[in-house]
Amino acid sequence: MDYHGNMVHLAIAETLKRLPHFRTLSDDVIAQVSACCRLRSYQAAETVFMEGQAAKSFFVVRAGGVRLYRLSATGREQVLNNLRPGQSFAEAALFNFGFFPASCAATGSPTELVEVLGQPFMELFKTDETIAAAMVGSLCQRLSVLIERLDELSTVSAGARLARHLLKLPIEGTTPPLELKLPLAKKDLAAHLSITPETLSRLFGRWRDRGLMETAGSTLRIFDVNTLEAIADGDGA
Amino acid sequence: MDYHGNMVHLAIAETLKRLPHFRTLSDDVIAQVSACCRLRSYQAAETVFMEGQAAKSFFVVRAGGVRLYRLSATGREQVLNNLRPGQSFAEAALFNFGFFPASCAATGSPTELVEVLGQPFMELFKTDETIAAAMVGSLCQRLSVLIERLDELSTVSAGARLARHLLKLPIEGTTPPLELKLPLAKKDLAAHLSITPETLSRLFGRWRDRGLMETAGSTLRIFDVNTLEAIADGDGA
DNA sequence: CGGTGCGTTGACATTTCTCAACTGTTGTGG
DNA sequence: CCACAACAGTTGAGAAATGTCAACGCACCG
Repeated sequence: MDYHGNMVHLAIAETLKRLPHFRTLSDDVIAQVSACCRLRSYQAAETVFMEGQAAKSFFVVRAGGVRLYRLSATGREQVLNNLRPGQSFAEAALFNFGFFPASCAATGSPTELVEVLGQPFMELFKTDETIAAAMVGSLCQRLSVLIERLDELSTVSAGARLARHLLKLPIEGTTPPLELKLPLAKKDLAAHLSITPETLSRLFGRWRDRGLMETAGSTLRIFDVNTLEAIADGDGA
Repeated sequence: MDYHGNMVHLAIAETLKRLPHFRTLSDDVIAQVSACCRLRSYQAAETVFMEGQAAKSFFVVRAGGVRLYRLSATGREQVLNNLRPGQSFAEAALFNFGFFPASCAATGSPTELVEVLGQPFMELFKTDETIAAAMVGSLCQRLSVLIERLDELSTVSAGARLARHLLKLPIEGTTPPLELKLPLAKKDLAAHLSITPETLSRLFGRWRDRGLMETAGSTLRIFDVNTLEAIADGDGA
């Protein structure tokens, strides 16, 4: 393998190692997987694949982003998912369907994808059982997270969802002015919780007025954890 | 293997073959997997496992049902999921965590579970690559279904969700009195769509008044598919 | 300095839920 | 076979939660 190819595959390995599916694999195996991959570049709005095409690969977003969508009978575009760096997609197409069940276009420019070629990868998959175990493990985990979020979303109020989220965050300090830093911009946090930024802001405002906490930019100081936990359990609003 | 054991393993194979994870496997492989399993019976409310226990197996519901739940710090029980026959659970515990991240209790009586023993199963998993491929495929598929539902839930109105659901159902007839049968009781359909039975009833009522459809028990006759599609696309309410 | 985008706040609209009453059906025990 | 309980489904009235639209301050960046 020439010098250039080596660099490319190192870059690919770098991306793969960050992927939940492969995070637990040894460097050696990662290198083998990298050898099954190609690096591809797209401009914004460029098509990666179309619904119905034969699926011979799956993909990992390295930079930029992609949109998965389907065209309805009436020509309307229904967006299924927007993917960002570090996420993989179309595994199901490769392992299950044999064709892409949706279309895919780049959203950012430049968008760089790692294309994991199905044929050599499946060889490796059959040979090295650690890959299969790692993928099954990571898929199961994502699945349980999603299931939890799904019924949380339909069962639990916005306030309780926010409270639960906060209580999962890493906390600094042990005595009542507990301090924590939001890892996301508030608008992204809102999106994650499936609420509007306005509602998020109002929840914080309400809790601030009640003396429950204090907000300073992206750091919160929590005075009353017990009440917050009660809210997380759906008791108060 | 004695006659009785044989019967049991046939029954187990029966259950496994219906499982999405294993649906695509050959009878031969299914039989091998069955050999890794035991059949277990529980009474309603009986505990299957507790949060934190070492996970040496995963399970498939054969009859009855189970509830997965977690106990919050305050002792409140938070239900994560209710599982019915044909569903598997705790794969993640086995493949990922090594312990159960939630507790599990039977809800029906009698509840029969197939326990897939981790140790022999993992052996098989490493030996026979078709198992790994089948599991990855089925997990990916469930994942994409869930992702779709998740953002549908936060993006799309109750009416649109119902319309989408109806349009996915098998339809009888091709010319405008399109007829379809609801496979679930209306209250279960409502739960599936994360709405209340009342809202469901009102949606049907509204559409009936608009001349869009006709309801007779669990069969619907749809007169205007175009409008229904428009509603599914979020255009009208 | 002006622009752009996040966060906040207010007023208002809307969707959906909750509670309650009523109907119709089904299944059961007398 | 009937009466009655139990439950799914429907309908109405009102309340609550959340979204929408609009305005504004404020920080950051060219």
